[in-house]
Amino acid sequence: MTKIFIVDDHYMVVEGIRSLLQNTPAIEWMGHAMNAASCLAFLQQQHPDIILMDINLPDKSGIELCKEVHDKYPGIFILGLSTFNQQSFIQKMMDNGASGYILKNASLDELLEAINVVKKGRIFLSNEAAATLQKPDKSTVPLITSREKEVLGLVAEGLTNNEIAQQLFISPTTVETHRKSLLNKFDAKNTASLVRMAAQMGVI
Amino acid sequence: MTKIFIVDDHYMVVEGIRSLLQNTPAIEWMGHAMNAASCLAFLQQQHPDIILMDINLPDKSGIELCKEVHDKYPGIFILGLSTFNQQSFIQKMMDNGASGYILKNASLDELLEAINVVKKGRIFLSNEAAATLQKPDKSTVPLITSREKEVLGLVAEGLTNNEIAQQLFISPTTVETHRKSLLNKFDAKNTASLVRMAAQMGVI
DNA sequence: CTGAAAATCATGGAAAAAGGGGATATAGAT
DNA sequence: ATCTATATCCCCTTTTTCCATGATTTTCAG
Repeated sequence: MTKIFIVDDHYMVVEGIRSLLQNTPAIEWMGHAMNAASCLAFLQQQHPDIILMDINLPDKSGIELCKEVHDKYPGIFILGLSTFNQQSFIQKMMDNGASGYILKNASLDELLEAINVVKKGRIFLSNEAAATLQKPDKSTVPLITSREKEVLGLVAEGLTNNEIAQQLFISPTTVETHRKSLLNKFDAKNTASLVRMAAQMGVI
Repeated sequence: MTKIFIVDDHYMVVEGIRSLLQNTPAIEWMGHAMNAASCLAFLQQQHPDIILMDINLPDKSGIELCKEVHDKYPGIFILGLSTFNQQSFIQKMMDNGASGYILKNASLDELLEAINVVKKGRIFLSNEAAATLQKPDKSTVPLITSREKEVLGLVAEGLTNNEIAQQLFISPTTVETHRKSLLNKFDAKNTASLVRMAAQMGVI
C-alpha cells in the first residue's frame, strides 16, 4: 500500500489523477493541497509515501516547496509534475531532492511505473523528460532571479534605468547589469525583443 | 443531452474532465483527441455539440485549430481550455470563433456552467479570463495602419530602424516616423512600454 | 476632383541603451 | 575552506532611440 498525496492548483489534474488511481488497490489516496502552505500544514499531521508536486503553485514555486519538504521530511519521495517539458525546471526539481519527474500527459501505466520506481528510492524520469535533460533547451522561459524579474517588470512599464534605480534605491549601473543579464538569459537582441518574449511567455 | 468532445494532449486533464463529467446525466462523452489531426479526422465522422480545446497541441496551435473547426463546422461550439491566463491567447481564441475560455483549475460547477452557457450560443469566460480581458479594454487599443503594424512587428522582433528600413525598402527616417506615431497612438513612453502594451493587447 | 489620411523623406541634437571591460560583498551549498 | 550565484557598483565607447520641426508623394473615399 502506497500513500499518495498531490499538490496542484489545477483542479482537473487533481481529479484526473484521483480518477486514475482510485481503481488501483495498492494505492491509498490521502488527498490533495492546492498550494504550498496547505501542503506543509498537511504534512505536520500525516506523512504520505509519495507526493506528486506541481511546479507552478500560487504561493510559491514547486521548486522551493520541493526543497523544503525534502529537507524536513527526507522519507517522503517527491515526484515532480508539470505540463512543461522544460530542461531548467526539471533540473532544478531534481537538484532540490525530487525523485522523478513526469508530465501531465503521462499515461496511467507511466504514472504507476513512476510511483513504483520512486517508492523503492530510485529515480524515475519520463521518456520525454529524460530526453529533454539530455539536450540543451531552446525557446523556453529562462530562470531569472527575483531581482531581475523586478527590473524586467519596470523596464516593460517603460521606466528608464535611472527611474528604475530611483525606485529600487540602487545605482543605475546596477540596473544596467541586471538588464544585461536579462538580455543574455533571454538571448534577446535588445529591450524590444526582451519585452516581447517576456510578455509572450507570460513572465510579465 | 450535450455531446462533448475534448482535444488535449495532457492525458491527465482529459481523464480529469471525463471523471468530472461522467456522473452528469445531461452530458454525453464522445471521446477525445490528443492532437489537431485526429480531432479533424473525428469530426468527419461525428459532430459533438461542444469541443473543449486546449491551446497547446503537439501538431498545431489550438488557435489555428479553433479557426479551422469553426469555419468548417459552424454549429459546433468551442470552449478554449488552458493553464495559461494570458490575454493575447484568450483574445486570439475568441477572435477565431471560440465561444468561451476556461482555465484548467476550474471547478466542476464552473465547467458545467460554461457548457450550459455555450450550448445556448452565448459566450462564457471564466472569472479570471474575463478579468484578464477587461484590463486592456478593447476600446483602448489604438487604430494603427497596416504599415505601422508591420513596423511594430519588426520592432518587437528586435530589429533596429536601419534593419527595418532595409527589410521594407524604405528610408530609416520613415521607419522612425512610423515609430513615433506608434508611440503617440499607444501613448507609450518608449519602445519597451510600446511592445508590452502591444503584446498584452494581442496586437503582436 | 479634392481633401484627408497614409506613407514617404530629412536634419540636428539630446537621451538612453548596448557592448565590453572590470570589481566587491554576501549568502548558501559542498 | 571554496565554489557558486546573486546583487551591488564603476567607466568608456558606440549604437540606437527619442524629440522637434519640417516637407512631399501616394492612395482612397466622398
